[in-house]
Amino acid sequence: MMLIDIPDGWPRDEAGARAVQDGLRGRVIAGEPGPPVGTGRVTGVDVAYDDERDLVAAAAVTLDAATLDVVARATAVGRVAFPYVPGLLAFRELPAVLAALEDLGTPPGLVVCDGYGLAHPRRFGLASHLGVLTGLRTIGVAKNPFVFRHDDPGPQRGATAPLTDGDGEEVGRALRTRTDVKPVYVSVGHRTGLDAACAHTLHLTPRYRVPETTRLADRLCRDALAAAVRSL
DNA sequence: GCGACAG
DNA sequence: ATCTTGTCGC
Repeated sequence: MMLIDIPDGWPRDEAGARAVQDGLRGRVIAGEPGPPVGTGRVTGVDVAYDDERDLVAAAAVTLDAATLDVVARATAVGRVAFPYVPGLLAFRELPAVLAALEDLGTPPGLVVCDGYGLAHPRRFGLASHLGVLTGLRTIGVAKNPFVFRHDDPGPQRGATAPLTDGDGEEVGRALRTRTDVKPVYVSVGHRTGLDAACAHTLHLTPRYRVPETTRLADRLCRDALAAAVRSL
């Protein structure tokens, strides 16, 4: 099996990683409306780990946004490129994700990431990082609030509450995707706006809390990791 | 200095 | 993320 390489110049310590974030964050474009919900394509990306064997597997799954049918999928397996450090998740996940996206062989459309975009201590979470590196439209949909706070959005599907930073600025939104279920945490990655990011997220959650894109990518990268371990 | 902290 | 049994509910 072919293991992907860690990119040249990839940071090897926390200081180097933060310097990369500070150098790239100015390139984020927020506020573009982007294509209407339910048109074009949406791609989910996710990553699974086997730290014991130093392996990482990423998956990218592209859906027709109107039908949510799978139209393309790809995986990539490599060595873990960075330890997990809160605020530096992108350096752990992106090398494998980039390889999986390239292997799709077809334009991804809006990329839905498992994590944050602008809702990040330095306004440069993994969704924004991926967007800047690829030029793709990206959003972040996280399952936990990370360092941010929010009021109760209310129990109904579609209800929202601002995710705010220390200065009261809205960096993302807690979005209830299923009635009476814990919300997800949506933020802009690149070349999109927060309203559009939430609208797309709702469209991708007709049945479960987490977007279909993320669920499919999660299953696929777990399978890819298991297959990689099996072939050792 | 200590605790919290996406995946 | 990942380690893990049973259990409650649709």
